[in-house]
Amino acid sequence: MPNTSAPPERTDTTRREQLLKGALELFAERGYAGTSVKAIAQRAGVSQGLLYVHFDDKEALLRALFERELRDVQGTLDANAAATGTEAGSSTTGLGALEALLRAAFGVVTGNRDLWQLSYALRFQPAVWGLLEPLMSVWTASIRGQLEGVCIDMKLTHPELEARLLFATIDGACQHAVLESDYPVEGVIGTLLERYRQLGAA
Amino acid sequence: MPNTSAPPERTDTTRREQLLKGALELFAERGYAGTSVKAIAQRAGVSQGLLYVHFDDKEALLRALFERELRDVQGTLDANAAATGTEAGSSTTGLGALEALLRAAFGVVTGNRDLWQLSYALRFQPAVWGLLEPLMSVWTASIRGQLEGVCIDMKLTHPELEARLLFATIDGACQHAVLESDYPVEGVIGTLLERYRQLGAA
Amino acid sequence: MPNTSAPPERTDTTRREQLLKGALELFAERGYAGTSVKAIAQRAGVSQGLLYVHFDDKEALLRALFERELRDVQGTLDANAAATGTEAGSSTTGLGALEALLRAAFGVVTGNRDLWQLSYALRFQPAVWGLLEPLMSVWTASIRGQLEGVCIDMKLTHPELEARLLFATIDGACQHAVLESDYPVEGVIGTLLERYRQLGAA
Amino acid sequence: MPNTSAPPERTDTTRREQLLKGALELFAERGYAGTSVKAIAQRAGVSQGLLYVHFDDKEALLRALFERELRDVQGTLDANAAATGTEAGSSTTGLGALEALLRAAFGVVTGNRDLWQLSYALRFQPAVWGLLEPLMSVWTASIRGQLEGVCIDMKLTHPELEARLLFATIDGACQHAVLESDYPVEGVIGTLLERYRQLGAA
DNA sequence: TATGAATGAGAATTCATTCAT
DNA sequence: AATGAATGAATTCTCATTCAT
Repeated sequence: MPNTSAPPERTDTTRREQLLKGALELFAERGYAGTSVKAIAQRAGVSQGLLYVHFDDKEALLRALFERELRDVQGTLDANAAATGTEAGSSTTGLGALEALLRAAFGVVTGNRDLWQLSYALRFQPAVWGLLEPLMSVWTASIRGQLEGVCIDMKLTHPELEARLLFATIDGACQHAVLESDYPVEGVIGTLLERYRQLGAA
Repeated sequence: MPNTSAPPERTDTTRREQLLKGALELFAERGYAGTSVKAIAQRAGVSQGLLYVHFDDKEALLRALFERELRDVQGTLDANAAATGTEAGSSTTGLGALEALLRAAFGVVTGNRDLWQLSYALRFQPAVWGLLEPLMSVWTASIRGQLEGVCIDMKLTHPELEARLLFATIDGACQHAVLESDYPVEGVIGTLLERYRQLGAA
Repeated sequence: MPNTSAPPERTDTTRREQLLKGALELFAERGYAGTSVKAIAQRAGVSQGLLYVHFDDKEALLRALFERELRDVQGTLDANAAATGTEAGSSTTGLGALEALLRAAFGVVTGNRDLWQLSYALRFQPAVWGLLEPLMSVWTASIRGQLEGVCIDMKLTHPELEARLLFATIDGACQHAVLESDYPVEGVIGTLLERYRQLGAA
Repeated sequence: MPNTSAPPERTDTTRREQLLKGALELFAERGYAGTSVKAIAQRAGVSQGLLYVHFDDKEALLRALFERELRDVQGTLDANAAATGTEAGSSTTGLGALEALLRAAFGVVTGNRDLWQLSYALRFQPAVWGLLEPLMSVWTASIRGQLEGVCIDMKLTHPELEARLLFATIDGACQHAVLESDYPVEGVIGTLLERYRQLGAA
């Protein structure tokens, strides 16, 4: 008679995941400092003690959240960079690269709203941001770099200022997309691209 | 046996103001939840108890901060709205209105960096934002309204989307200006206006 | 032209009285320790500081409350004692004295419900009762004394136990009269007297 | 860095019990509001934080005290009611039931002096009594009910008033027994019963 | 007399963390 | 891996009291 009962169902990773999930929800809702370890454990449905089995402390939990996300994101970005070829000898036009970048950014951000909401909040708190900045600067720098490439590619007069302007737009729009769940992402992308297409045409 | 040690030593700025000042600095630095009432009192150089003589609680202190700022800001915005005449029959071109709005926004935001930094952080924390949202929505709505006016004025095809795009740009750029103390505000304004000027010309 | 305006209206005593009144209400409601000086001042509609002009401290306020009441009560009791003549050579029968005593007790207690409510609560708190006990023991002793007189007068077998029993009844009934605003005082008095009248008759 | 000093040292009585015990002693001594959570923890020899592991807050501690007592008491009362049969067809005379009730009441009250002392104090503080009243009214109502039964059984003219009178006597005497440690309980019971025995005889 | 700003101590409660089991 | 009891420090807020005006 074979074993018909379900496998022991390893909760190993599950527990850790539950904790990360609960923590993220709460951090997004109340901020990092505003969230107690007790609340996280409760939301995850486990004991407080268990949290310290899986993470060194509250900060480690926060870092883990971002590390996990950035591992995923880096893949996306690399793929994007490769596909659109922002490096020299790219076959895509600047506009195409811009479009790809926009879609990547919105995709990343709306793909994990809570985390990016948290990130946007933390960005303005120097005391905590120090922890995360090293991780995040990679992603930020990558975007900035790609944007400058696009601007140069489009032969704009002040590529540095143009890149800043584009970055502000993307940053702002991504935030609005996080805050407003039915933000017209496509419409905004279209309008922005149209603006720069006219520019090339003129 | 209280009050036996401290000499009177009348400071010209009122205690209330000292508390508001200290609170703002700390909130900006460590966030609202991350700042203790004790720290605020210490920074202001007064006893913890005094805080509760002047404010009902920590939340009231936070609200007072924003009420004070918005009282000032509302004046600026009204003046701007009136001057540029976003209403029908305005004598200023859409572009002029846009320029005025940009300058007003950057002016307000860089005029009280700490507060706006705090506001940007709090915006992403629903739990706390609920306290401030009623106050802030006035200011946000005013800007959005003016932007739509500008877009209509410029006869853009999708004024609603265009306004969103502009709002994202301004929002993002203001944040960058708060974070980066030597942000090239003028350069960015110039570049943005140039972009829309070409548009009219085309 | 004579002075037609109202006289300056000395608030001297009034303020003190307001404070005593407010304090009594609150003490009765929340207990002595559970009532803050701030709450008393607020209820009286004056500043906290003023309280310390009229009273040394919170304890003094409590004492003043009882001193005032006991001054009035002592008069009542003395009058009663004199009238019914519980001293040797009294012309009133024991039963008459008992009736007078009952009426006096209920009268005193229902005449200042809040204070007696407070007193009943404090009686069971050794820590605070120490303050009041000296004042109150006079009144208690007087009643006990009169009761023993009555019992001796009625030639009961164990006057000491009988007096205790009567005291328990009166004490309990007075408390119930304080707690229950429409307590049938007259009915209870009547029933009690009837009980002892039958005793004499038997 | 918590928990580095205290050795395990398993006490046979649970920590929860220690806390209840300490709290009761202090509440009786200084009143509910007059007792600090710190003092309770100290008396129980545990940290302040532990109190909140076992009880939601100070109020919950107070309630737990009375719940525990009333669970015990209810048994006693039920047994008494059953034994003396205050229901129709009882074999015990009204006087026997009264005696049983008296002994039960004194027994309960002197069996947990501190708690009943506290209860007597709290009864006169509406603000706190609200918490306990729901629990206590059961016990009070039961006694009142039994007393009315007794009075009806004895065919007294005004059973309602007679029951009130008896209740006042018992209530008062129980209080005196709590306050005065060598109160002549037996003597008072005897005297009271004698009073009502004569009544039946007359 | 009357106020209100001011204070230091103390109130209740929560916190992040540890550890024996 | 998982719990829950336990802690000491910290948190927000209240307290009774003082004092210059």
